[in-house]
Amino acid sequence: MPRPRSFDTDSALDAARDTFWRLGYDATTLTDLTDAMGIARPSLYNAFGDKETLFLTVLARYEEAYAGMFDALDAEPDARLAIARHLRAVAAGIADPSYPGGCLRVGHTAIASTEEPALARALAERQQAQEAAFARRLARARRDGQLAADEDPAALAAFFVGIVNAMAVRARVDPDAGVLAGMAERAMRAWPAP
Amino acid sequence: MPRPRSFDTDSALDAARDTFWRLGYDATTLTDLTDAMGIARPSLYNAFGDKETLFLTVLARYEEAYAGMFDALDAEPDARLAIARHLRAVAAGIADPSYPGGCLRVGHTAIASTEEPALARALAERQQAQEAAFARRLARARRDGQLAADEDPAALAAFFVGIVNAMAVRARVDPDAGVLAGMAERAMRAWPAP
DNA sequence: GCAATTATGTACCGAATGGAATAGATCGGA
DNA sequence: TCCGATCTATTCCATTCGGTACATAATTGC
Repeated sequence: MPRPRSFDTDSALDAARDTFWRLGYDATTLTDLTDAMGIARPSLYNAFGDKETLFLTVLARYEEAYAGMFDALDAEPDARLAIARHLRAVAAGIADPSYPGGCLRVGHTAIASTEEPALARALAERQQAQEAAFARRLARARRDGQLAADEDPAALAAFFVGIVNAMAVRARVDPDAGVLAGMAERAMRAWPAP
Repeated sequence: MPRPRSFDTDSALDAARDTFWRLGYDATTLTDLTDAMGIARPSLYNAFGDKETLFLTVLARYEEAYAGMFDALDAEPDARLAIARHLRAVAAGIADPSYPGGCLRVGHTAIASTEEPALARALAERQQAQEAAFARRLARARRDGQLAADEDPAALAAFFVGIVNAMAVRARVDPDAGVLAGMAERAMRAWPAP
């Protein structure tokens, strides 16, 4: 039997997440990470692989934490209400001062480069997955008669995910909960007239 | 009288802009820059200062290039039409395949860190300046009776600038002109009912 | 207690980084 | 023609980067 870990994996990943989130992937050094995680470099490498692999792990875990919000999107029968609640929840979450400003995913997506293909692909996939989840929900709403037949679920999905992204960018500069909530409410005015 | 420059300043700054835009500030090395600009390192340093100063110059020049769009915002008397045109122009511009994807400003703003205060401040100021320009235009629209008295120009401005930012994030992943145009049109549905 | 296995800490590696020192090149004016 | 001034190119520098050997520590099954 092996020697057990002297650190808590979840805590270490939380620390890595906040470091990447605060500084951005490229500006984050292994020293930044090991300092924040409280472990030595070989332990990091042994437990999480190289910097890129660690980031991908952190990103997957970050997104996983918000899976419940997408479950809620499907659980609420009224699509308009479901999306309004989703946007309000995102606005409140992004304004939470206990995290670095903005959004780990959106921040990196907005400047992701094809020179780092694994990162760019992972980030693009998550953007597309969010739009797909919204599009599915909106297609269902159309079948349920909550949306006119000539509405395009994919186009609406791009718009609403765009609002989420917009709140993330805005919050990086000024995490004002009131402004973010206003953006969410304003976006719901674009909901198609019944 | 000094020896004249052997390179064109504007072309060099264009090359620097595209390099920062494509790779992001932190991932861009001086070698990336000098290769793209076609000049040696001391020439870069002599003409543009260090990497941070060069980026600030590039950013200011980038934003200056879009000053005309804000003039047009003020020139059109109908605020709704002015903003709709602005968003359409942004959608078309961001989809232009002759530039790197997304937006130099938004991409960096979304992940800007306070560890690089000069950059973060410059980026934040430009975000705020854009919102202020929109807010001024919307306040004028309210005075002109084009907007209800209980509408908040600042909140509306955050929303519309948010749409611009959202298009920039979306385009970094997939610069689809049709989707971007759809986001712009959809956003205009949130214009307050008269 | 011993062996097998994994984690940790120190110390280090080559490569790449941003930046600068120095010397030579190129110009208009005196 | 030579001077002062600025630009350019080669070369180098100290630091930091991401990543790794290697020896040692800690655990459990036997």
